[in-house]
Amino acid sequence: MEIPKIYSPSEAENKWYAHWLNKGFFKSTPDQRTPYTIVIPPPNVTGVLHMGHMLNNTIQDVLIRRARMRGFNACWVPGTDHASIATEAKVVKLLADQGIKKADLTREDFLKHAWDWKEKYGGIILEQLKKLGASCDWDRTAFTMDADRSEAVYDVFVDLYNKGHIYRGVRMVNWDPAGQTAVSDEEVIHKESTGKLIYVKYRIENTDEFLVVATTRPETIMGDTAVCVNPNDERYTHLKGKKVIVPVVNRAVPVIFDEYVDPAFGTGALKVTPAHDINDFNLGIKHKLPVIDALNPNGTISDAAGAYVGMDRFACRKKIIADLTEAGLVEKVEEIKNKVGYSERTDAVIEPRLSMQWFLRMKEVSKPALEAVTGGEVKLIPEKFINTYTHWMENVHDWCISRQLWWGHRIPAWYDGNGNTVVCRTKEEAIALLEKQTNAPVDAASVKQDEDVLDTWFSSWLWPLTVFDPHVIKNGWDNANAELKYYYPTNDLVTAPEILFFWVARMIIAGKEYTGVKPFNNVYLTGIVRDKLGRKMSKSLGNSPDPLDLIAKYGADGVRVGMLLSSPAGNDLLFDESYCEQGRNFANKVWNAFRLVNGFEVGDVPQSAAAAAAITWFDNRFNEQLAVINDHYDKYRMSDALMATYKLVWDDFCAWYLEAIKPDFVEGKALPIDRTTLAATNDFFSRLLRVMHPWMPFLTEELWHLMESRNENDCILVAQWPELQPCHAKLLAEFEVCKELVTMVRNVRAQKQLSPKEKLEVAERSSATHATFDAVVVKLANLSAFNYVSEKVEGALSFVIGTTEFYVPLSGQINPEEERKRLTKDLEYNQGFLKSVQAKLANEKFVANAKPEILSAERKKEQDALGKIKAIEEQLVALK
RNA sequence: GGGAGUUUAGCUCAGCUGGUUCAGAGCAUCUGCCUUACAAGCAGAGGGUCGGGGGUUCGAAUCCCUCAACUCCCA
Repeated sequence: MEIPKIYSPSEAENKWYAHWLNKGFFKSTPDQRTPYTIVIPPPNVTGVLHMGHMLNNTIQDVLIRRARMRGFNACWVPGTDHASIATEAKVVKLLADQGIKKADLTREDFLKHAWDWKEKYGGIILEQLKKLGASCDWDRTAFTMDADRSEAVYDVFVDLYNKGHIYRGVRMVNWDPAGQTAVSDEEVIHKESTGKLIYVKYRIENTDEFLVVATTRPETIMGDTAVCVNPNDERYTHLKGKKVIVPVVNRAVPVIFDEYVDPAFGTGALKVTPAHDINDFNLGIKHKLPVIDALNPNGTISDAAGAYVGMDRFACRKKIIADLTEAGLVEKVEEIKNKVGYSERTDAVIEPRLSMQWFLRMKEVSKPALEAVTGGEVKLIPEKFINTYTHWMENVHDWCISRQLWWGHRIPAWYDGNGNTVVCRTKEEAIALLEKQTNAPVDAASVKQDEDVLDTWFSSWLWPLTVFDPHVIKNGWDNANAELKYYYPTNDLVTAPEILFFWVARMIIAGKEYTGVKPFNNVYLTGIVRDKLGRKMSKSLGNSPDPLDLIAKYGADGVRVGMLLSSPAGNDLLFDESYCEQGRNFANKVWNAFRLVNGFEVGDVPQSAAAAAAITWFDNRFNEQLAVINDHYDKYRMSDALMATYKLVWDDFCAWYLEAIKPDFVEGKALPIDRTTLAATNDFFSRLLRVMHPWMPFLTEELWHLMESRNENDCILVAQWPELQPCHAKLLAEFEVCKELVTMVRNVRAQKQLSPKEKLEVAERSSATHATFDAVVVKLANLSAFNYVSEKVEGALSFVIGTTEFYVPLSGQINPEEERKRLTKDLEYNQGFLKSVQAKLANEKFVANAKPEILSAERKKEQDALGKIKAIEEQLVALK
């Protein structure tokens, strides 16, 4: 069978993924094995695969595949998130394109459209994940808004309400005028921007004097109910008890005094608009000011404002500046830099707004979650996030959980129209409860459910629980089903640090609240994928490659390797396509190594000494490196584990081992290989494929089956991770010398421009007669002879490894001047080194304070350096 | 304004409790090779004094102080 020189991945990818699915290899059910569980961070149901998902899910797949090979019952649960705002926005837009306005639809009709949309377009991302090889148990695919998951959400709301953790109240919220909903603090992105600071003149009542107030938001002037100055600000002490006239609306408002005001900012006088700023709101409460809401929910000026009614807030800002200027009420305008909040979902400028919302009191419920992390029960990787986490949890604010949307879990609260509220699952229960509460019959028609839905995170925080047991809230941990008892707590959670609070912290809270058990042992926080210039990848910048294009170009394995070559936990990944190229090249290297091994012709020939030695070495080397790789995995050093694997395969196996055992060519034909060496090589190759499999699932599966014909159930994906055997350090060190010697000889060839085909002779000046790897040296350095001599060899190139001298006789090839230079340089380096070591040893304090092993190491260094210097000096003498 | 973090070869990063020639890796670069597994390759080489300054110590990339630049979080 002719095997092409270049590996083409796409065919293998389709073939093996289908085969794995077909065989049910990704499926997991509880059994007697130890489970290893990961729940996917559910991507938005509207989402399409981007580089962040790519990184995140590759890491999860590597972890889950390795766990599977190590004999754990590996279970990776996939699913999607209903993403209230994002999905609703998408559906609204789609309907608008068809000429349908959301306002013209009933809630039921709208939801029907939304579900249609979800069925048709939702979850594309899960199909895309399959392209990268994700070995999720697809039968477990869950959705945060499917029936089971929804039940749990309602159970939690009712339960937390009954426990007194949930309340409803008027609060200043972050209002998204585009989405027309409240959003949580965490969903507000603050961006630096340049704004105008307008100095507006407020006339002091019954005088011709003015008080100048600086504001960046003149459109809220109509909502002003006071002007505030610092009581220690001497400029304004005369205003005690006075009133000023609010421009535009000509309303008289009091001048109040509060130390909150920074005298250094603007004019030291602050306009107080309790409805439109959180600080003003607090001032308003303190000074009992009235509240005038000058804005409508959609960001236009309200009737209450009494001017500019119906105008958009930003248009109004322009107009009001123009009008005030015309009226001579603007003293000056300054450019200033300030931070403006934007909605994460709609990118609209957030408006602080007073509204009636539902809140979850965080202080008490978050305590166990804080302790879980500070106490090390839940590990954050890297650890630096513990500080961030602690800081947030210690300053946690109540969570605004209501959203003014239709797509989501409708809040299970009911109102009777007379100011009575009950929280329960059904209308029937609500009526019963209301009757009990009011001690009077209740008219069913007047009982209305809350119109709002819950924040999306209010369902995803239950994810690790509800994907296994949707009824655990109702039934309690003691009565949890077998699945949850088996898989929970999950092992590793892989996610972005951006949602440490949105999601991770809240999952720990929910887990602790409802099971008393943490939801996961370890949280691996990935970095953000940025472009080469360090910019965040975004649609608007157009700097994000389509992962599927990359997979088509470099193969899924190539992209997986590329993504993980340089992505330490918690650090951002500056992505460049060249990494994928490196990944692809690696896949091709392995492919070709297979071609070589596969092409060996077997014969009844004796094993060469070089092959026998190389086998001994590589067996040890493999185990040495396997220990290193395992250790990297244990510490979640993914790129290090990958790099160690990469070097073991490319450098050790391909560059040294295979070259050492490769049969010689005689008269243009390869000699046959002996059975022992071939068997050993195949064993090594099989072990290496298994170690590579988590990174390169497709290539390794393809080669696994090309190596030998196997039963269709004998797949590498379910093969066993190689068992760690001890290795002999001394033998490995000896081989390092062998490598150095070979490199030196190759170096001689490069310098003297000798063909690699020309055989050379090497002599070692030592009392030994043989070393383990002599045959390997002869083979790899292409020597005609490797001799041991007791005297120095005249007319030969020489070099020193350790303290041993080596000679390469090269008649007529030696330039004494060049040699002298080279040796002198080497000598100087070693003399300098010796000097520093001797200085150290001459230092009494060093000898007195250093640990004994350090001291003896220094003494050995001294001896080695002396020996080496002696050898070089002799060589210099010989040159004369 | 408060808090956290980063700064090591051209690039991306390792370097654990200070001490094996500890200054490393991969990529890139340079030189020579189409050598019958692989030019998506092979062989060889060069390159940094560890952001600046100060300190502790027999000894600091590693600990402390300070300055600078950048990043993130919170207000």
